[in-house]
Amino acid sequence: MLTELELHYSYIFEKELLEEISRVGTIKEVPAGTTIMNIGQYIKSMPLLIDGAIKILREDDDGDELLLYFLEKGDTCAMTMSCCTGNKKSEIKAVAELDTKLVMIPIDKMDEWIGTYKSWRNFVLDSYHNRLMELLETVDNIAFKKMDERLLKYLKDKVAVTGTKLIKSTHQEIAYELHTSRVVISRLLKKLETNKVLVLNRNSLELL
DNA sequence: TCATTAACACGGG
DNA sequence: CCCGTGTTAATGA
Repeated sequence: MLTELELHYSYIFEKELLEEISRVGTIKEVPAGTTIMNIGQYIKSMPLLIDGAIKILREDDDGDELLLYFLEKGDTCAMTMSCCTGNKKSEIKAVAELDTKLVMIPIDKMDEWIGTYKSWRNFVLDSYHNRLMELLETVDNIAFKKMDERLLKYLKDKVAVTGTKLIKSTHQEIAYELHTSRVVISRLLKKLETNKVLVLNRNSLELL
């Protein structure tokens, strides 16, 4: 496990911390599409992403979803950090976007390390900052941008996260994540296709 | 003006 | 047939 950790975290953490993580952490592998965390669940350990990607969603009372942001390798979940210290329930839903590999760290350790490792403390603070920035960006998108821009950003993010220009989603799935209707997505996608931005297929589409 | 909802036709698997 | 897709008409914000 140590070598996998070093691959993505050696620039951030000192050797002793990496070794300690590999001692107390456990590897968890989840296939794409798995719901890792649901709203209302209690959080018992903190994930560090080794490989893959996770999407973070907010859900309303009716079960309607809204994509907040993606987590990639080297990231961690800021919501977990704010929740687990107080043994609170999760406010968000996390779904594996790709096949994902995580290191799970017991929550009492993450508290302890804030005192003992400066690099850990910085990592935690940086993570908070990064998540907050991403959240602000999505708020901007929702508040100020039109659906066509939101859709384009969504597609570009998806391409960046998955590392392939082929997006395997139906119009309905995209509509759910952007919290709109399929009619709108179909229409906007069609417009993007005529503008030569992408190519439409059944069950998938490809950015150009 | 633009999103939503419902409804319908088309076509591929 | 079922599902994803494209399109339209009605309604509302």
